[in-house]
Amino acid sequence: MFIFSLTIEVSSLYNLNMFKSPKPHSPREATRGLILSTALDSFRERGVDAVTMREIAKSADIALGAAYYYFPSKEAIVQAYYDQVQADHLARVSAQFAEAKHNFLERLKIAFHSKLDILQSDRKLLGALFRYAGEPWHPLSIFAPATHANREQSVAVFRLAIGDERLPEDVLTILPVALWALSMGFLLYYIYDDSPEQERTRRLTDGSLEILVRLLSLVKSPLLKPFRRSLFMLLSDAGLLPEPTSPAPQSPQEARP
Amino acid sequence: MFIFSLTIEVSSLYNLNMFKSPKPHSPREATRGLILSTALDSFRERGVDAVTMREIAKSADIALGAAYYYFPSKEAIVQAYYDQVQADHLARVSAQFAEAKHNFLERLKIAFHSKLDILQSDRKLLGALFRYAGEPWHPLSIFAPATHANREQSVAVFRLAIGDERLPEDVLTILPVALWALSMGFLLYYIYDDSPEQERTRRLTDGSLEILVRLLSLVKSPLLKPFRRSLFMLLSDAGLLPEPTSPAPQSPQEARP
DNA sequence: GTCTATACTGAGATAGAC
DNA sequence: GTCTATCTCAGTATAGAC
Repeated sequence: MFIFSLTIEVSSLYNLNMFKSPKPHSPREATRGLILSTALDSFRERGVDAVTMREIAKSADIALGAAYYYFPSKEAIVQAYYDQVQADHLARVSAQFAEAKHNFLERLKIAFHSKLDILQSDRKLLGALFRYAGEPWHPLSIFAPATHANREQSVAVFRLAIGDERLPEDVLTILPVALWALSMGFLLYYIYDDSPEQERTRRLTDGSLEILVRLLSLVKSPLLKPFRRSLFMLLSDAGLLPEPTSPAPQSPQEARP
Repeated sequence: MFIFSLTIEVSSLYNLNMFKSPKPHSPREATRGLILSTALDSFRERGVDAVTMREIAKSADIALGAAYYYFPSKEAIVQAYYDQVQADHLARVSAQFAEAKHNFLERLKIAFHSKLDILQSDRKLLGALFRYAGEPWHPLSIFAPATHANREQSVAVFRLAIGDERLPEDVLTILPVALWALSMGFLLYYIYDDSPEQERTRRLTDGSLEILVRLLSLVKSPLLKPFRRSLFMLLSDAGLLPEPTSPAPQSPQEARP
């Protein structure tokens, strides 16, 4: 329905740089970056809603029109911030994976915790991310087709963490998206977490991943097998899985809004 | 953290009428009701965002200020609608349970489907509900303390569906809130579901509940027991469970924002 | 194509008169 | 409780500089 084509696309055009800015040092990107960074400073200090576009323009020493020239709306600035976060996330995780060998659980923890690290002092900014989650037609909805590329970038990190872990085909199909969804849930919890340094979210993350890995090791047990089968049938019918039979990019569901 | 006191409160003051309007026939309630119903008509027709407060006031033949006298914001109207939905939900479910005896799975299906029934033609209105989910300080956040009573009302329906089903204590503790969370997930799916009559959401609901009930019947199996234990420790540490040791209403966590 | 300056529109929300 | 007038701010428009 709205997520199912993730696997198909990443397998065909897996490109870690596809979200980086095309020309980071052109004057265009400089102005854009200036607007973005000054806006983020204000957002962090006073929250997204309390900051007006006019203030952002003033702080960046440009005219209001210039700000709108680069960002069609204030929310678009937040979205740009999140694109940046995702690029950073992928970079950090790749770097850590290249540095040393890790087992599955460690890789998952790295993937989840590094995202929390990046967002640690920006929890105020995360609220805006979820704002349009329930509005399929909105260009900034985290589930909408419009943000598909974005979501794909986010899921790619979890694919990296799974690596070539030996798991049944059906599990491998759903796991990356499931991990993405899980991380979204943790982010929500993170926003509300007022424990010191958000240690509660850290513990919740670790504990959940430990249970998950233990569960995955049992996935072939005869007790769980029938559940696995029904669950995958269910998710497949719901359109939450990529089509396993036709791995071509032009799957018919792709056309739907 | 933000949900844990649900069980405590409902057990002490279980009152199905606590969300109904105090005086349904006073002139005050009449005006309020008029604003609400004309606003909802417009919302259904054109979506929440496309309808202005001025239009609502005009349709209800009152001044803009009067509309704001009854509802502090446009979102508050949506919230009032949702309160209405929840009262209706509870009423429908109670009625069906009183009418005939049902087994556990049937009761769960009634609880979930009747909510979908109520919202069938109002899926456009649901988006606004999730809008502030990521903003703890917002009065309309579905997770925030400010909407605690609201959430409690919603969870009460699932408590009713569980009834006196024989289940382990720890499962009974978490299940109502877990079902509420699950239903929220289904609502999100529902919003995006463009299948005819949203039959996909119906099938997803049925299938999930069937799997859930099967899983719950296995919950004491030696294979799952250790998972259950770690999971409940984890959720308890995360503050997602009511305090099992001190069932008094003045639990210390209640004081947090 | 990048940016400034200024003005305008529409809508959410509020103040204060009655 | 209700109304009118007003405020603020996001976003658009326009005309032009370079």
